[in-house]
Amino acid sequence: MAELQSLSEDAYLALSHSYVAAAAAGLAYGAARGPDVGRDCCAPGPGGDGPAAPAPRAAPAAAESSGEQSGDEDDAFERRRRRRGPGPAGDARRRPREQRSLRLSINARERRRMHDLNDALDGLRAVIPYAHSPSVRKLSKIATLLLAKNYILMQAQALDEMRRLVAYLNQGQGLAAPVTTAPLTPFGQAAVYPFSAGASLPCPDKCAAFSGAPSALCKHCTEKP
DNA sequence: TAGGCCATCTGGTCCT
DNA sequence: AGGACCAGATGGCCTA
Repeated sequence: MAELQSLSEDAYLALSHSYVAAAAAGLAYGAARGPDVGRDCCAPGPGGDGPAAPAPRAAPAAAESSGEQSGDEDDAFERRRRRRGPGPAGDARRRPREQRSLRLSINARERRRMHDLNDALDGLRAVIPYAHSPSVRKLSKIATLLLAKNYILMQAQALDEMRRLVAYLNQGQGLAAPVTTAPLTPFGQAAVYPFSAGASLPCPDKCAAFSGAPSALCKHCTEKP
């Protein structure tokens, strides 16, 4: 059991360290972009259906269709419409101005939704133990989710081991074990911990074994095939 | 220069 | 009808 525990920790640490190592090599990325580049400048105002200012990174695209109602952007909007061909029947029913206004409103809502999603991801990054540092590139979205999943599984495993230890100690004192003997099954899942499966496998297989996504993080692994 | 990551736009679908 | 959610497309920035 202790072996399993150490394997799980190793796997988790390997995952986070390999990512950090990769990130440290390219710290300019995080430094240049920052965690929230483009957020303040393009967030719509309160109650804002109004068009957002163009974000620095996606300036051309954002300016093209979500920016102010300049003539250039209207032209861009029309170009985009022409490129996509005739719209659905719903488009034909609306007047162009009204249609454009509705589109901008929908775009702003979607932007807000994605910002909320990113805020939640930032919150998740904040509680995942990995090297939080201004000089280290922040975790990608997929890495954040996979790391969080593995961290949860690792914690569940640690808790399970702790319960077994308590039960063992209680037995030693002649007490009935107050702990359930059922294996811990977080969120109703089977008590299968992915860390052990790939402990002796080469990198791609090991990454696949404990991440469930063979290609998502393997590129960050130090054991390149 | 290719590939990774990201933000944004957009149309479709489902729900209230 | 309007909002939330989703997935595809597009284009920019960055790194190896």
